Amino acid sequence: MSLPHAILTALLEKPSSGLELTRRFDRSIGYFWSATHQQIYRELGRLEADGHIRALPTAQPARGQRKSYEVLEAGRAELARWTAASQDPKPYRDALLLRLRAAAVVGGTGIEPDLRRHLDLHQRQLAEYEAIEKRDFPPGRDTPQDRLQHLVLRAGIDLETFWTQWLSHALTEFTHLGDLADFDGHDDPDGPDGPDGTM
Amino acid sequence: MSLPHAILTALLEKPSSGLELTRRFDRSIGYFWSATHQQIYRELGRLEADGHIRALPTAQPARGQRKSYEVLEAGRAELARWTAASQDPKPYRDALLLRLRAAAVVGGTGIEPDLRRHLDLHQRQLAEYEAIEKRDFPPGRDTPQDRLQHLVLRAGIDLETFWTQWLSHALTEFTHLGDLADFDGHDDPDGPDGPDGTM
DNA sequence: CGGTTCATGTAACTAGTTACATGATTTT
DNA sequence: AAAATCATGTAACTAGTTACATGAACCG
Repeated sequence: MSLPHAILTALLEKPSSGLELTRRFDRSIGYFWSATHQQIYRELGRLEADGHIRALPTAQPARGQRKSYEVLEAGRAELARWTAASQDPKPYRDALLLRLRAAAVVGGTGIEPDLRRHLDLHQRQLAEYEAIEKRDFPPGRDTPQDRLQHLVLRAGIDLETFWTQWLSHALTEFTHLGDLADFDGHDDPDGPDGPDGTM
Repeated sequence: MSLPHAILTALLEKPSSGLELTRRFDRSIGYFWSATHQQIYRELGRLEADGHIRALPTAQPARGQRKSYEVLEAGRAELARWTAASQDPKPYRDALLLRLRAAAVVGGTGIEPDLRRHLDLHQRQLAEYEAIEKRDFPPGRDTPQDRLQHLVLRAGIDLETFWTQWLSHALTEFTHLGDLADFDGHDDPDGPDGPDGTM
C-alpha cells in the first residue's frame, strides 16, 4: 500500500490537482514509485473519502475543471505512521535477468540488441539524475530535508551507474561468446542431468 | 508476462513437479523472479492447456500425488521467441526510498531501525550469492552457458553490494542528523512555497 | 489411530495496466 | 465552428497476494 503514501508525500510538498500530480510523478516521485493518471485519480478519490485529503475550496468541482487537493492532519499522521512502520522488502523481479538466464538454456544471441537498448536507457536516466543533483543539491545547503532528499537521489544515481556498468560488461561478454562455436543451447553436452546446481 | 517463461526456463533446466519448482524458485530462479506456489500451480495449468508443457506420463495424476512436467517443443520455441523479443523495462518501484522521501517531509527518525534491518537482510543475501559463486563458478569451467549464468549472478552480487553500501551510508547520515535540532519536518522554514524543485 | 508434514489446489482480494469516454479550453 | 489538446474520469483486464481447503504419506 505505497501509492496513497506517495501521493500524500507529493501533496505535502505542494498541493496539486490530479494532472499536476501526474506530471510530478513523471519527473520526480515516479522515479522510485511510478503511477499512471488513472491510478492517481482513483487514489485521490479514496484518500478524500478516508478524510486524509480534501479539495481546496477555491475551485468548484466539475468535470473538466481542475481540482486541487491538500493534505489534512489525519493524512499527515497516517503518512508519519506508515513511514516509521517496519516493512519487508517486496520480492524482486527483473525480466531482463530472467531473459538472460533463459538465453543460457535456449540460446541467446537474440537479446543483444535489447541489452544495447537498455544500456542506452539507463545512461540517459543516469545523466538526468546527475543533472538534477547538480541543479538541486549544490554544496552549500544542508538542512536535514536536503540531506534526506539527496540520499534518495544518490540511490538513483548509484543504481543507474550499476546498471550501465553491468550492461556494458554483459555486452562485452556477448561479443566474446560470438567467437565460440555451437552456441544455441540446444545440444547440451551434459545431458538432461548435467550440472543444474542452484544458480 | 514473465512468470510462464520463468517456469519454462526452470523446467528446461530440469523437469519438476509443482513443489520442486516452488523450492527451486525459493533458492534460484526466484532470486530475480519470485513466485508463490499458488502462482506456480495456476501457471502450470495454463502452460499445459496451451500445449507448452506436459505431465510426465510415469506418475498418475491424483490429488496429493506429485506430478512432474516437461517442456514440449512448442514451449521451447515460445521461450526462445520471448527471450529475443524487445521488452521495455517495467516502471521502478521501491517503498524504502519512498519512505525516506516521506521522512524528509513528515520527520524521519522512525525509519532508522528498519534501515538497519534492511541492511542486515541485504548483507545476508550478498553472502548467499557469494557462496553460490564460490561453489558453482570456480575459475575453470567456461562454456557459454556458464558465462551467462555467471553474468546473472554477478548482477545479483553487485546489486546487493550497492544496497549494503547505500544503506550503510544512509545510516551514518542518520546519526549525523540526530545531532541537528528540530528535525520533525513540521515547521518548514521555507513556508509552503519553498524549494520544491524536481527531486 | 491421531497429529504433523507433504503436495496440490481454490477462492477472494489488491494493485497495477490498457483502452476508452467526456466535458472544457484553446487553436486554426 | 471544427480540430486539437487539456483534465478528469470509467471499465475491463492481468498479475500478484493472502487465506484457506483437501487428500496422501509419515511418524509417534
